[in-house]
Amino acid sequence: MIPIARPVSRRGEGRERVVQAALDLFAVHGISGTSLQMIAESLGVTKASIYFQFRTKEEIVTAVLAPALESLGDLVDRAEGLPGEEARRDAAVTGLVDLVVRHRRLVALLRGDPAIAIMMKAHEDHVGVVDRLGNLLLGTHPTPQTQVTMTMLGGGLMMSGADPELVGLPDDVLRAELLRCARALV
Amino acid sequence: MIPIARPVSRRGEGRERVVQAALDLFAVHGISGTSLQMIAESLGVTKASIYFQFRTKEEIVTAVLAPALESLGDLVDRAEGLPGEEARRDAAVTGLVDLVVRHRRLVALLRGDPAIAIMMKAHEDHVGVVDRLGNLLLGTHPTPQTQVTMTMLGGGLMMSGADPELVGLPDDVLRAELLRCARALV
DNA sequence: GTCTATAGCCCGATAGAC
DNA sequence: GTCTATCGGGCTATAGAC
Repeated sequence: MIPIARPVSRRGEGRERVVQAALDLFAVHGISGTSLQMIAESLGVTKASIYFQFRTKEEIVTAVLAPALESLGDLVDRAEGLPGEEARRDAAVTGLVDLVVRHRRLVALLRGDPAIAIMMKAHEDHVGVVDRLGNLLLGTHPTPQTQVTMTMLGGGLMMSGADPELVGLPDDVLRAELLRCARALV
Repeated sequence: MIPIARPVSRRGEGRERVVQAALDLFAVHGISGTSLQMIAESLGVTKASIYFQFRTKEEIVTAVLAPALESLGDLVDRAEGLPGEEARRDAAVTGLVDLVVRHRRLVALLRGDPAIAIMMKAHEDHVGVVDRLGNLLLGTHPTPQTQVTMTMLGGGLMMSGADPELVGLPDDVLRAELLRCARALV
């Protein structure tokens, strides 16, 4: 958000290394299950070094999730601009499938950890995006049928990013199969 | 495992109170996010009292999950006894839907916490049940299509137990809608 | 069966030298 | 930018009085 005064060394490449290491560990142990100690050790440095790049652990989590949340925001913006409720819903569904495939491990992260839900509520703009996505998928007057269907869809997509059985599947195969399932549901 | 010499007071009713309190807290904060302190406080006692009933936290977790895992074992036993691959798969699917509805909050627990996966691997018998369930659903020669479909199904069912939007739905409505979704998928 | 008290560990985060 | 060292606190788990 705020453009930080350029540090002496090149760009935020130190931050990027931390984010990558954190993502690897989050994917295995979850967010709460990953300590700064573990991140530091996997980089061969100490905890204190990481605190030079990030001021809190939460700042690392938001940095890890940022790309997926940004893509989600773009997707919602795009879908909302379409004319007709069905077209908007279809754009939301196919966009979600695409997002899950592109950010597989990140979505797997959103799956479980209660820490995520707490963190999301702290950033109201993200809550707004999720609500708008809900409107696209469910319409403004949700029925039990649409609610259950969309929970099945969302949950299934999330788990598909997480499932170790599916990591070997190429992106295009996974995308095609997920689309088939999604279309069968809606 | 080892049958403990019967305590002076009636049966394991102290254990049951702990299990109920733990389930309530696990559902909100996750397993790793719930400390013995929190469980003790919600019961109005101290941590040490709980250690009179359970020797470790993991023992509490297994006690909480036991009913659902037992139901799952029964379901797999029953389905495997049927003649014909399709009949077995159908029994597995409908049985799963039923199990999710009956043990909603428990299933929500299985959803997220990586601690669960680690714990499950420690008990090989549970792993065996999951593998047998996989065979029922996927057949012995899984294809990408069946793999993705079953991940969508399993993930969707889990999230349906977890989703706060759906807790207000009566059991029979939820069961009917989940069955409709499941049949649409397979 | 419940209590107080505490051991021993790891956590996130900070201070300050280099 | 990385280090050592440490603080304050929460955690699981145990010891022992009542």
